[in-house]
Amino acid sequence: MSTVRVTEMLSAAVHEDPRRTKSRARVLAAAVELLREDGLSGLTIEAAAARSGVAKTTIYRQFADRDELHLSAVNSVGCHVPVAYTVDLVADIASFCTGLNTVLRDSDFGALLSTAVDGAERSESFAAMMHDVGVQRRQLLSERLRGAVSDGTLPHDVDLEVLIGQLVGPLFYRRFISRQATGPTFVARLVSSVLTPLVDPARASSGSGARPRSAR
Amino acid sequence: MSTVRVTEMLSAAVHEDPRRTKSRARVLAAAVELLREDGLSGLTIEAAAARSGVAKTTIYRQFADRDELHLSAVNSVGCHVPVAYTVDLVADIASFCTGLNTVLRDSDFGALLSTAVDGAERSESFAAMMHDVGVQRRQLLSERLRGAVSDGTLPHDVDLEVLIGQLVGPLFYRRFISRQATGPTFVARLVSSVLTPLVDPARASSGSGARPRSAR
DNA sequence: CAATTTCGATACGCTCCCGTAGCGAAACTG
DNA sequence: CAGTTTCGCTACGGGAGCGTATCGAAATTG
Repeated sequence: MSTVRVTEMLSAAVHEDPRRTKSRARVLAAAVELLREDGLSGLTIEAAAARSGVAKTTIYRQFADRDELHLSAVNSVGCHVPVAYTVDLVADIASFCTGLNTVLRDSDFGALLSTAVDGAERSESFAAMMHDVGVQRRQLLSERLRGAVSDGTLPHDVDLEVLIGQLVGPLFYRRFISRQATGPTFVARLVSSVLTPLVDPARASSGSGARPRSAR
Repeated sequence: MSTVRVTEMLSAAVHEDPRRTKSRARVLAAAVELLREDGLSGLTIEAAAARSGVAKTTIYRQFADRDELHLSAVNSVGCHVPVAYTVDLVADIASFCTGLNTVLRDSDFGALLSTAVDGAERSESFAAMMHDVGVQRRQLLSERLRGAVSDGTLPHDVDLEVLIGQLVGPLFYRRFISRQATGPTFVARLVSSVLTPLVDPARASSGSGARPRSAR
């Protein structure tokens, strides 16, 4: 459905004037930089013009207002976290969570997401985009987990929406809300805590060392 | 440690001039309204003055700049989610999560939190406050869970930080990041999924109906 | 009641940013 | 190569908001 919008913005229209494409790319790059450095309040049309070297007039030719530029900028930063397919489900998921965690803390995606949270609260377009990007971002993970259900690694009646929430929710929560650290230890314990009872019910019985004592 | 700041702002100093107290309260109330309605960009000193009826000059007498007003406004909205202490741990936690979920979606706290996420990214004070408020907010839940560990309801080696993350993380995530619904069904399944393997390991073995099929 | 504190109101200069207009130059298209 | 499109540049009027200064009125304190 509204995934069309995303595609539409990433790949230019069929045979667009290269000058148009190039100036847009430069403006978006500058917008991302500005958002990284000074947050939402740092993104102004004039600042983007100065930073990108593209004339203010030209920017207005492609973006209606600041919100649209903001939306496009957030949309332009990708979030690609690979998902491995080995025989070890827990290791694959742990790898994914580690990758996601890194992206949230070190990449443009993580930096711009905080500015989008604010925007989504009062803009229908933003809210829709947040939702779409989320769906897209979780797709690989979702497929991996569905595969695990198919081959019997996970119980057939597991709720994937809940499961995914348990895996990625805490990472986002600690990054943006509670602002707590999430080192490798935390990620490992999280994944283990979520998946161990599912993949090997026997281990959920007592203190087996698979569920350690405390995380930092 | 820095919890001092919170207390300091909520309760007025010893024998403060009542005029000062009253005007501050009115300004903060107006600031909360403005943040609710128009987000961070809606909060300006002049708008707060107009809305509250307090003169702009007076506002500057108590708040250094807009950021400080924003910080105080966010700080002024409480987030009190009660935690029950019955013999049924799962029910108690489910009740808490339901309450938290409601607060996130309907209260001032939920509305202002999104503006704070943005601010915390570039302000040390904001980041510290977010952390402190989080600690304070999770305290009751943490105590309840510690009690459950003490009386043997939960295994002694459970990682409370991870556990709490699994419980509240998904609620925040779906509210602010992925913008997905979290109805009563989702909350119930989440709590069940997290706690069932811990409180009653036997039930984690197969499809017992305690881990339903899909959530909306 | 007298001294102190805080208040409201007004006015001000200043900066930043908006969004539009007009132009000739440069780049692209067919 | 001729026509079209996009560009960069400059300039402009206007609004919003900042942060400060001043000053008389009102409330509080002791």
